Amino acid sequence: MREKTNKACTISNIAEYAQVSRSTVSRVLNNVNTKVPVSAATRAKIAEAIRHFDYMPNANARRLSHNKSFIIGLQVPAHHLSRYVFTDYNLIGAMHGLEAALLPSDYKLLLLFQSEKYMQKHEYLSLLKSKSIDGLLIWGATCGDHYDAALADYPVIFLNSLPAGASGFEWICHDNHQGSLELVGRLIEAGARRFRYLSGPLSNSISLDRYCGFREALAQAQIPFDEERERWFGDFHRDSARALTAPFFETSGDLGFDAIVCSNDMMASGVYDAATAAGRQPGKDFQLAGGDGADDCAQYPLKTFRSDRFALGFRGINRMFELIDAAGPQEPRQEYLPVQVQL
Amino acid sequence: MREKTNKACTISNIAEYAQVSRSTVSRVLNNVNTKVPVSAATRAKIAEAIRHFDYMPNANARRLSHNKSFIIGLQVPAHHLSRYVFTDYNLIGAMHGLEAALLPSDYKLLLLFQSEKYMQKHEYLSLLKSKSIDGLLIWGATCGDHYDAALADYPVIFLNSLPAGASGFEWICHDNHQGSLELVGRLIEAGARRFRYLSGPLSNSISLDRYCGFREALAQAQIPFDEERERWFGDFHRDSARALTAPFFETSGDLGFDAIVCSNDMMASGVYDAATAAGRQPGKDFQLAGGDGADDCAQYPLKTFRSDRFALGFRGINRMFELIDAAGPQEPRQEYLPVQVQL
DNA sequence: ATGTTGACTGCAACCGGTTTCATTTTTCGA
DNA sequence: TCGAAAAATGAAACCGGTTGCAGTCAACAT
Repeated sequence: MREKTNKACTISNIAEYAQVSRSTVSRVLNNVNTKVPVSAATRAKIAEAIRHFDYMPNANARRLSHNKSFIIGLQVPAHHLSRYVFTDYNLIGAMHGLEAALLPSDYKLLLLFQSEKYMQKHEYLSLLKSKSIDGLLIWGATCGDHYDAALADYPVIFLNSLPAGASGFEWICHDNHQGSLELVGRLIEAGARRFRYLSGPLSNSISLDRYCGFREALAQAQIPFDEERERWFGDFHRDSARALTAPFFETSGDLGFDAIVCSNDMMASGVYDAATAAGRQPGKDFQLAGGDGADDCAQYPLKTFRSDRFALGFRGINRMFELIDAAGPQEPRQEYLPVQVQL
Repeated sequence: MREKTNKACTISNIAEYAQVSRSTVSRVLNNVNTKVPVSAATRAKIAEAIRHFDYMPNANARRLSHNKSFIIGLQVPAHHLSRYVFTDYNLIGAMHGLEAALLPSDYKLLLLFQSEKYMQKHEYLSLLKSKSIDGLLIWGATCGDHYDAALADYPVIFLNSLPAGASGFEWICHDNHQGSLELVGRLIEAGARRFRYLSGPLSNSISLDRYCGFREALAQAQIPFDEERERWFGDFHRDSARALTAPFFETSGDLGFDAIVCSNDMMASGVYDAATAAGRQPGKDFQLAGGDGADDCAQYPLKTFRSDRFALGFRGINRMFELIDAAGPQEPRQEYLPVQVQL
């Protein structure tokens, strides 16, 4: 650092230089939202003083008076930092939405990594209680996560997936159940009867919701399904899905199924690779469906339902603003964002 | 939100309940770093009061007294949010380092998106001046970015890549020049003479440094290189590199080169794909080199040099702590992290 | 001329901690 | 047993803003 030009410059310096009171300076600084008028002459004097000192109000003092930090926390699972995270196009898409919604506001985003220690110390609660953050967005909760019920007293929104017992909390998710229900319904209409299901981890509410939608579609058509034998488990990623399903195509005869539904597009694309490598043609030899509408899988001709990730982030921030601005307690709102089936 | 149990609880409540002064409560709360002792009996009374009220000190008040926010900003280019970002294993790796270094500290990470507006308003400066953040890490600067010189007055560190005129700023980068120099030196030792270079955008200091290392290695061996004809440009990604270089393998005769050096592994892997698709064998028919040591390219037998991304993040935070703690001005330190050639 | 209104501004308290300094109490050696 | 040093605590100022309330002053109607 060069010479410290950071001569502490406070509102008092400005007031003195402009020969007005601190209150008046403060009023000018916040002129936007105050009803108290300030004369043009005074405004000019203060503007000049601010220019002279190159003054910038102290954010922490402002935070104290407002009893607000103007910061929203975004908690992400630690594994989202792994190599795979970056493949979390859902998070990335949502981030675009967060960014867009935050831009015109005074708020900033604090990135919180959900480590072991962090959860044990209930740090998410501490941050809220201490007013270190004004609200918390929780991305990618899994049913193994336990959150303190006191969290419901604060502006907190679960995004995209839910922990167990989320009924008392506020959340926004894609309508995975409905998407899966519709999508599978279409497959049935198209003639599919013998299904296989490649599920993501059931600790994830997304897998669960999609699977339930799948089962409901089958039930409506009175198609039986043997969970034990006809459901397989993957990890949301392409490589493992490819490896896992390759053996099922190692036959020249009847495959034993006429449709594979996967928890997401990444896995479906893995299945696609495995099938084509074995000379089978998805869409012809059997139906292949995923979920998400992932750009990374755009080159694969998958049946899927598309979720609007940008909207999730955008809506998350704007709903957060509502919660923060709401003076009193709010009934937790739980919102499903519509998805669009794409064949 | 349910019933607000957030009855504002301050240090005064605790003091009153425990029948001590606010100063004493404050001392107990910060017992770690104070030399003033507090008797065990008093400690116990205060602990009881804290438990009774479920008290948590107000972070914003603390921020004001300390004149510190205990927040470090991390600025990332907006394009890092795009689909590609996810392939920025460098940022992800560094984030692991940031996280690890932050964990034992009091500091948190504020995520700042480098939008058009943000740069124009010099918001990075405002945040520092207003004490909204205590320091700023700038990831992925390009030479087109213009930063205010006043930035040098604050704890600011450029990470991984640099803007034009970075000499007055503090930064930490991998030693891309040296890595490239050594790597290409090895290729020459192995007999390579006719080089092609697949560069990333020159607006990125990483591309530039690596290219310079390459040229230096050639110069040392007195190998000529025709920049106009023998250098190609890509965008750091696999697909474009594959498409770009495929035509060069559309011959059954002499390729016209015996080594291709790329700005990074992702592009090298694209070249690998293009070559093998055309029946050529990298490593045998010609040498193929990249840079980074990317996990995503681990399955490709590339010659490369590996950079320690975790270390970059970890070091970045710890150096940041030094800068923040340093009372006075600091001479900007500019640090190259060693890389390791891998054949 | 006078009362009233509304525009404008300042005083002072407040937000909730931290920290310096002075004071009181205790400990302990001589 | 007494005095000095060490331990423990409290009073009050301070960090740098915001804001309710009261007061000043000019304009305007009567």
